[in-house]
Amino acid sequence: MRAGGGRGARGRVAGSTAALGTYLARQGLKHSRRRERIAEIFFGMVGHVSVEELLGHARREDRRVSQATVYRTMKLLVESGLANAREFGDGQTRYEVAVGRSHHDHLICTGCGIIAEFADEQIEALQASVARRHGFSVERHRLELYGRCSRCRAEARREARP
Amino acid sequence: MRAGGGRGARGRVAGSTAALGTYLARQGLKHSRRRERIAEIFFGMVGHVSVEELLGHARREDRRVSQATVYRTMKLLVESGLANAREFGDGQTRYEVAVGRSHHDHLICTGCGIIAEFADEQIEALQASVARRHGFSVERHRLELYGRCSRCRAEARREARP
DNA sequence: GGCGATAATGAGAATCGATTTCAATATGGG
DNA sequence: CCCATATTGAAATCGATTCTCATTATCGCC
Repeated sequence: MRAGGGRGARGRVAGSTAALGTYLARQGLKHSRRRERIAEIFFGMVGHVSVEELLGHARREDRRVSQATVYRTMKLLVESGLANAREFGDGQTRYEVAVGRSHHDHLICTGCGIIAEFADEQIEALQASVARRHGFSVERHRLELYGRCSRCRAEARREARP
Repeated sequence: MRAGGGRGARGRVAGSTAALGTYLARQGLKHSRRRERIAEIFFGMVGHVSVEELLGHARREDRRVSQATVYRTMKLLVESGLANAREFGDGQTRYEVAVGRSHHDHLICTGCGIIAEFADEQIEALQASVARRHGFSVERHRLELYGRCSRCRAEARREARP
């Protein structure tokens, strides 16, 4: 099973790395080892990754990696559509792998910071209809729900007990 | 009509300024002329105001106003619930008057930057239901629709014509 | 009306994430 | 292998915001 089929982490990493190569070629950019490694590390990560985290991982392999290169690489990945940039109000941009994923929005726990994802067609449809009513055509949107996850609420209940 | 009834800009400014006084007293803070003028100017403005804009207005009256004071005053207004802070992705925080206004979300034109407001109960209800399904209780949310307003779309059509 | 404790202020320094600069290095086509 | 050119690391810079600190304003009290 492990080395098999098409959609494991290895497959995703390989496919996305190849896609990056295509993008670079099309833009007349060169292909570099550093960039490729940073991209591979990113594609192998799950969740919402900050530059700081990514830099940490990259430096575990080679201490000389500069944060500027990580920033530059992430910018390329976003431009090429292989990553999405997100910002959840803590001032840091976070990136998520875009390949093989469909549109979704986020739920962020204000207690522990955990980030959950959801997609709701009805909300999407209502957004489009609201925009239409105001004469707008929507290009993109941003929807984040901030609250308490069940675990944090349970924790709070436990602490409140006398 | 101008000087009349209860809800004109004058009434809003006076009422909100008084509310700020109450808040300051409750917090054991002092009442200062600078702060009061900045707040009055803010309450008299419409739309989504940046610190830069507010500082410009304040300095028209007295060139010595410091931007630190404007930042500090806006922080107080937000804490007291008299202003809401919003951030539409251009890196600058914008403030809107909160008094006499109910919850709403925003539509932002990516062409001219105009900001429209809307409120949609169905979307709100669906958000709560999505959150519940994920075990979250929502404290607040952030919903912004980015797109083209009708004016900008018309402009684009005109320019595209051969 | 003046005192004294303390909050508010302005100016500039500091912060923080992100970007840019620039000299050194790597890449890839010919 | 060479050259033009893209990429890199380190440090400088950016822009919004916050902080520091010495000076000034406010307010309760006499």
